[in-house]
Amino acid sequence: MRDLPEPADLLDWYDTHARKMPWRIGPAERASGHRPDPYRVWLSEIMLQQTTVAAVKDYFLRFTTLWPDVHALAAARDEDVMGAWAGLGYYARARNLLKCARVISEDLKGAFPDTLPELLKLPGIGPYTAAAISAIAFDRPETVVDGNVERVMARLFDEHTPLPASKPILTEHAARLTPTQRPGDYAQAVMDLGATICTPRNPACGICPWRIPCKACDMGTAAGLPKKTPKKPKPIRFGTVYIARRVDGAVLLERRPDKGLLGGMLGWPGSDWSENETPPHDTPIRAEWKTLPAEARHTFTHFHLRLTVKTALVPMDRTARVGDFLEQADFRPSDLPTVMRKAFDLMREG
DNA sequence: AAGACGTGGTT
DNA sequence: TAACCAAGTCT
Repeated sequence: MRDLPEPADLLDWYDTHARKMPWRIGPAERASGHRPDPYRVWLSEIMLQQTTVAAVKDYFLRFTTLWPDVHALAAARDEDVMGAWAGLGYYARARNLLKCARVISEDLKGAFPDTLPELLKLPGIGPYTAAAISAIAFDRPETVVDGNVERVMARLFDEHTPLPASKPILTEHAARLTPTQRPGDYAQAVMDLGATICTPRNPACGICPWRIPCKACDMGTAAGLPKKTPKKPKPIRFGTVYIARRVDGAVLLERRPDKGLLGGMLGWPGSDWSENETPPHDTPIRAEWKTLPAEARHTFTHFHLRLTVKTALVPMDRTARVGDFLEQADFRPSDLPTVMRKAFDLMREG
């Protein structure tokens, strides 16, 4: 009969191997009963959704410098927050981040809820993030289940049912293991284990603190778990964007509608994007358009995009049919979502 | 409830 | 290089 994994063994490992991150507090501080700032926990967890730690770090530092607390963020201008988020992806997160900040600042007087039901009411906070905030910021014994935890549980218990069907089973395993002692540290420890040792490929079972009780390690099946139902192939879509530069250096941009792809972000005016061919469309302003020799290629979650980029230099007095001119001094390419920045970079090169 | 929703790094 | 993957949420 195999022993169940011991949370204490994982916590011991965490005490010596925890990675330093800007949103974490040090072990000494933790030992003296301090908790991390809920605002920073919340912000980091939203940024970390489907996003790597490495990609988040600089954004987190920028956000906390610009907006040190939830009131500052709530008071920010939408376009400043969307611009600061540009490049991180999943832009609904940024829109919900602002909505959530304003609810907490105005309705809750700046106090983050500490319970699951209250947290789940807030925009952008789902089951994972609610548990993470409750556990990490308030040290409550909630169970976090992210991709790391799913993988660790699938291996610990050698679960071969493919995701997402197996999610309830894996969640149940995870809940059974969650300790009442140091639940916040434990939550981060399981995720750190998944990120550094129990990795998707080439798991380092030899140095794993849970090697002994791990059923998949025992069976030699760890590398192939968790199983996942195969994904659908991505279709290719085609479209055209128009980069108009006025003689004074201003550029023609539009603010995309809040719903849908790249919602709330700046972008070059252009056609819709569809499979097989670029849909019929009008140019955003009358000009002598030149087509760049290369197309901008970009891959989204569910399709590949090939963008034809057309450019023109337009005189001062010409009126745009779509979008607004942004003065050169107010235009930062870093405010653009990556696909739009790619189109811009293509123009600079060509 | 299955699909929409970004991006960059790794293999 | 194409596919896979990352601390998910919303509709």
